[in-house]
Amino acid sequence: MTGDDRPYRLDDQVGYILRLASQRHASLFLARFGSDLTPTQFAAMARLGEIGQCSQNELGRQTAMDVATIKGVVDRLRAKGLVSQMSDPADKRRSLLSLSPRGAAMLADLHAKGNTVTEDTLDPLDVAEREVFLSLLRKLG
Amino acid sequence: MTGDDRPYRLDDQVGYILRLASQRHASLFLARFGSDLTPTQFAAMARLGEIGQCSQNELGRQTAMDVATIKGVVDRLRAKGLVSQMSDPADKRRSLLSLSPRGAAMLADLHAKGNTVTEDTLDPLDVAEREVFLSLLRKLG
DNA sequence: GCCTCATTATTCGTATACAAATGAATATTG
DNA sequence: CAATATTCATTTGTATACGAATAATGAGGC
Repeated sequence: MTGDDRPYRLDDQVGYILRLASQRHASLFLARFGSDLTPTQFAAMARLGEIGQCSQNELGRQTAMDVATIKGVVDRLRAKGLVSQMSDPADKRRSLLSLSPRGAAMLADLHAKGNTVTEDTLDPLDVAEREVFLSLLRKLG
Repeated sequence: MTGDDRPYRLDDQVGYILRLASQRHASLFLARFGSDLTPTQFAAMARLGEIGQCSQNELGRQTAMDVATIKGVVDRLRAKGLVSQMSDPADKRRSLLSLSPRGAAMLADLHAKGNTVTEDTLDPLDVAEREVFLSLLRKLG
């Protein structure tokens, strides 16, 4: 009797449902932000606004991005003129990143849109459920 | 008084926390499956085991993958000899996919490992919390 | 100072992920 | 049945995402 009679269902796997929720969020994000900024680029800018000037790898750590991933993200943000780079005089390895004036000027609008996307995403839940969900989700982060 | 005094926090955005949880899940998945199979490849195989023979686009829809994404996934599963393809005699556009004998033989083991990854991922939650979390997460999928 | 180790940024390779466009085949509709 | 619309699979381009490797630089121990 080593068999398991319960049918296996992909729909019950947390990884799969997480992917579905992430996809829906990405779709809602795109609807609000258009192709101006991706969720990842948004995260990098928001964090840079929070912590101020820092190195590229540090920004990657603060946004849970691999060194290879954050490089591409920063490259694209610099190409858009939203992030500025200067070399660190105290450490020749580092380049110090900061929001450009244009990037900083966009922050308030980004915050408003970001909050709207979070509300859109949580819309299927009532207020009490949102609290519970975010609390539990945070434990899995 | 149009300003918002509350500080904006990336850590409170559901999209960001979803990404963190997905990252942790991917890491746990990798620990169990090694580089044999990715979560996406696993999902495609599990679903193909559930619904049986179907077209490539149909498998994509059943696993929430874009036509371009499912193509790459199926290509790699075929290269590993886990999925077989034949042309549909009734519709020249379609190619019918099915698990290969080797792929089908792996299913039981995949199910066991898949369940373990789900348990690993939900480990920070107690049994009652898991029920609640999955129920709420499903509403966002 | 010198050796070792850690950190920074970059690069390469692989794998999702999706929008958009294409050609072939099928379905629908007037 | 002929014009239109839809579906299937493929391809291209862009953007994460991460493991692994590398060169340059910095830090610590002796």
